[in-house]
Amino acid sequence: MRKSEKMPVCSGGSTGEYLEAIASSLPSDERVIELAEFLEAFGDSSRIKILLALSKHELCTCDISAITGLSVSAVSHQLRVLRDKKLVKYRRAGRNVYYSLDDEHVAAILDIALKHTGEEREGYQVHVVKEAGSGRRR
Amino acid sequence: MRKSEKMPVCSGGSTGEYLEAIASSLPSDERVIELAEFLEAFGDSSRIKILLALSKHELCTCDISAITGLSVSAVSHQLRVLRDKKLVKYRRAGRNVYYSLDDEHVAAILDIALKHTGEEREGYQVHVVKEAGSGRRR
DNA sequence: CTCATATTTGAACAATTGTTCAATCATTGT
DNA sequence: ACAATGATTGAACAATTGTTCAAATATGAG
Repeated sequence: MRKSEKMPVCSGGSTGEYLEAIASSLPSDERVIELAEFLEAFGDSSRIKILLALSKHELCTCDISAITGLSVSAVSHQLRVLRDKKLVKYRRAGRNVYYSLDDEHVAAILDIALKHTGEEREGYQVHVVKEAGSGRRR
Repeated sequence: MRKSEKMPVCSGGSTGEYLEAIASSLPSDERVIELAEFLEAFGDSSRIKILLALSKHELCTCDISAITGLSVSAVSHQLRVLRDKKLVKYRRAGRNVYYSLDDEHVAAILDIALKHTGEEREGYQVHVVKEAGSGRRR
């Protein structure tokens, strides 16, 4: 099934108008891809470590390697990804290249993710399976 | 190079104490992995589309399929990822299963990402290669 | 220039990813 | 019970990922 004119819609779902409205409110495919590529860059332990370190202080490649315990080569490869996806910026100073977070958005996302994964630790949180609109989590 | 006791540190980098301080401020490996797995779930166009749609309204699997133009099976597979990584919650109502964003954090991250990729459109933004602290982007 | 240091790059590899298709499960209505 | 609808699952596949290793590049010092 691939983007046909009229999708078969389940009878139990929301009304067709509703769907139409939501569908047309979505950003363009290019925009969605751009979003996904930006956020994808956060999706790896090595890169998260690098970003968390950079959230504390500007650092050169080799310092990052020392801090994270990753090889210099691995760090450099990941920094290229982070540069390409616009998560970090850099400046050269002599032999060293210093990296820092691109802007406040990157730190903000790290913060939110830290918060999201931090709360609801332990406890057998089962993640809502309740009726109608009464659902109030936690 | 794999997590050895003392890392060789570049002479030009920050002082060793600084590095030590930053290194010990990083979350545990388990925590970092948890963070990465959560954020990784945002890193795909199909999942971004699903999340953006859910940010407007609670929706059942088949509605999401209609809105995004993805096959029901593809949507279901991705919803499982989003459920496992705690980005969405769900409730069953008769034959339908309705999904919604897990909490405000998920929408917040989408918003920030939208903002980050939205600004600095066009123009030949070269991403700062300036000296010292004088750098002011845009 | 040559040497040493810092960083980047490319090829190779195993591992993981997202989709499709077919089969299955779950729920409701008859 | 059966049929119909909505949703999930598993196997298969091409495509992409992150690491390592070796080689290359860039800068500064002698």
